[in-house]
Amino acid sequence: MPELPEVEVLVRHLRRRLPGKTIRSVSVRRPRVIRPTSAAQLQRALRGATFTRITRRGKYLVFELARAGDSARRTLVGHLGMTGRMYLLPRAAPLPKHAAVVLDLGRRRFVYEDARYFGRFTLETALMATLGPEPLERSFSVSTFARTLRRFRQPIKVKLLDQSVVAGVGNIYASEALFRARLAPQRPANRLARAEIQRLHRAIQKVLSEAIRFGSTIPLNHGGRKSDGLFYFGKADDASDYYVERLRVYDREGQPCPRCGTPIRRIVQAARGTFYCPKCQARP
DNA sequence: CACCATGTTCCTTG
DNA sequence: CCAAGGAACATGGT
Repeated sequence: MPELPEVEVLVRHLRRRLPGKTIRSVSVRRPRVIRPTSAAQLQRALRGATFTRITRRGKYLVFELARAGDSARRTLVGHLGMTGRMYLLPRAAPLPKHAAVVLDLGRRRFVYEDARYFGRFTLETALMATLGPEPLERSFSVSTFARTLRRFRQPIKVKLLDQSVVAGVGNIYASEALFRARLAPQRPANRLARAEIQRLHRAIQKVLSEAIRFGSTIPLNHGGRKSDGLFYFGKADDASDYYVERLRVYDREGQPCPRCGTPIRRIVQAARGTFYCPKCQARP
């Protein structure tokens, strides 16, 4: 699920529920996800601490905590990897098979589960040091974007996945943004014209903000699932009813382009699937 | 069994 | 030092 929009919706969801809650104990079931923090360090830092502010940076969730009689403020950093989820559960509810870290909050538990354990739940804030600008903020200007893209001759699709170029765009929204901007994914990043970069800049903002709006308006408990604020789990998911017409090209190989009817094509770039319309997104 | 998957990082090569 | 490609990570779905 996890690109910027999904993380943003999750952050907004948790922001209404976590602040004010105090951590009674910490259970680390998969130490790999807290690296390089140790289980003892995490315990020491979090036990007795209360959630205050929750923010997002790229695809990272940033939890700030405070503790009475302790001036040190803690920052907990989360990342969902490919398959991570975070949600609150009643204390009595059974834990999911792949619960990686569980925080005891009293009546409820805050669960980070991750079937593949690619994600993170750690005190290591340096993970975010190399991130590029936030695409929905002013720091992401057309000129910044253009200056960055000049440095690379790799295909533009590949550079959109580079979190140091712009933070938060993943494989789905990279294809979606290029479709909206009508740019071929194979175009070398350093050969885009200024007008094309401008289109892409706008397309990225549009695609991400539309997805946030979409994720904010669909019901969260669809199909009897846990309320975790997430809204992408593949086309076979219960949420697919809400999904029609949302993504224009991603995972639509062979289906007609919504703009011109030409079959959508799938290619592989940097070992990831890319979807595009060969007519609307023709190379110059 | 084979292949694919929403992400990041590390290693190697040039 | 940088760019670029590929493997690795771990598991589940088709």
